[in-house]
Amino acid sequence: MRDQHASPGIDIDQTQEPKTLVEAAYLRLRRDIIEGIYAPGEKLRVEHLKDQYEVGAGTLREALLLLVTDALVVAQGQRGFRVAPISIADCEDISHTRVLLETEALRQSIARGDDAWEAALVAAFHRLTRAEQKLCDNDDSTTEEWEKCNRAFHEALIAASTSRWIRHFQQILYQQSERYRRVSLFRQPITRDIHAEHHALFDATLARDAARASSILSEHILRTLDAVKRLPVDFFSQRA
Amino acid sequence: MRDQHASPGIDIDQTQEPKTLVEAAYLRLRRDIIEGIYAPGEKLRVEHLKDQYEVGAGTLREALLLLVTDALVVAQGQRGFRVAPISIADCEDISHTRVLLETEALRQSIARGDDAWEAALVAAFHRLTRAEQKLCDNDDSTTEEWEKCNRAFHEALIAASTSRWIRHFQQILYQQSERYRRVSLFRQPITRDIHAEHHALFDATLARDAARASSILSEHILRTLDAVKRLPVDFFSQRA
DNA sequence: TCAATAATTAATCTCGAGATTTCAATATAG
DNA sequence: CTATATTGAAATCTCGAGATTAATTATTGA
Repeated sequence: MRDQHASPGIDIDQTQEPKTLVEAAYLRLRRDIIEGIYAPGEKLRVEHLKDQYEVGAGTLREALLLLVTDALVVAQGQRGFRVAPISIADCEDISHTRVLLETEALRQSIARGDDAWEAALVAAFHRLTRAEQKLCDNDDSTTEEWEKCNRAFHEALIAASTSRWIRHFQQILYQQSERYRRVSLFRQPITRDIHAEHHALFDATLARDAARASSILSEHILRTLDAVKRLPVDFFSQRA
Repeated sequence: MRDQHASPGIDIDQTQEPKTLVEAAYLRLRRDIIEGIYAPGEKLRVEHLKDQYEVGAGTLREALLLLVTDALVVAQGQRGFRVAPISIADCEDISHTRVLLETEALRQSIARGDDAWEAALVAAFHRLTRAEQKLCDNDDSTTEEWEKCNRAFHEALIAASTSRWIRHFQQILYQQSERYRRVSLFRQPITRDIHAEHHALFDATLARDAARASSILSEHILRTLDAVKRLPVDFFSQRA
């Protein structure tokens, strides 16, 4: 159901098809939660969802349990499941912790990254550039494509890090921040020049300038936080 | 089944009794894995374990899924569950990541901790001191008691941290390091003066000396890593 | 003797139904 | 009118059996 490799390597193998109904339901549910189809704090009733996703009750429960690992769902004994709530305080926490982890991982990558890492990073940046060019033209359809490229780029940056655990935690936090990024982009499309930030980050990393790269990455992450802070406060009212 | 509070607050409420069979099986299984009753890498067969723990197969599967969240169990689709493997490289990773997270959290605690935090810390240190005094006399029976006090002390240190996420990740890593600490303590009981380290850490923290406290905490964590490194290499051979 | 294939065994994955608990609406007393 | 208690419905938790898949052993051919 999940990749066995290494203690913190509890990531689903995204490339190949889901091998089990639990995994399939997990992937669909995760996408729907991140996309906001189920509101933060909303109750997730197994009886209704099992029909929605066309699986048995036990299967759906297991998918929900898998989402607890990602902290996208919270479970209480005898009181079922809920979508994990969101708040400005949580977004601040996520952003600052991401800065701590990703800058450290980036320093490790820059120190120990080999040619293969550089090549993969160049490829990821190229794909991201293309996606961001398309993003200027169309609006909706390519957003999901850009999200994948953005994620791949950030992962490629720290791929040469020596710490599996940091990368594991980074993936969880990145996924969390994706929820906030969506509501932020929806309300105030894009004001800043994200591609310029990515380009500067890419250049500094390839130049092996750890200090500058870390600094740019920090500001890059915190700028997204600022965008969320500018949202109206009632945006974070949770649904029962 | 789990405490609902906050996104990363996916920790079981340890204080009160388990409210569900899944939670009870989870707690028992977790203890048995950390204590090494099931060897790292060992296959966990649901059919056998359901009799051992006297629950249904589905219930035990859910408990296993919960342990995936703690990275104590790894799951592969259609190929069942295994105890997460251990290795020297993994222990190094855990230790260094703990240093990164716990020193940051400790700095936050020292900066923002109030009187209540200080009081709780003093209490935790007192209990730890008592447990370590008992540890000098007896050997086996009080080890588990000491583990609880040690954990409580480390959590009390960072309890005033502003970051729920760091505390969440710290709990996972601490639990992981507990597995290594057990095998380490079993082979070479205690050579260094752990209590002196705890005392110095406690004093520096109460003195609000963030730099010194972080430094002591770093060395404290890395010393445990050194003990694991001194173990014979064949200790990490995994069982099929 | 070794490799490849086929049959057997075992374990996992999946589903539906029953027991227990929680939640909500209604009724009743102060 | 408010607060408490009661009743009913909904949802969760749990279990056992059947279907699907992986691992093991045995067999056959080179």
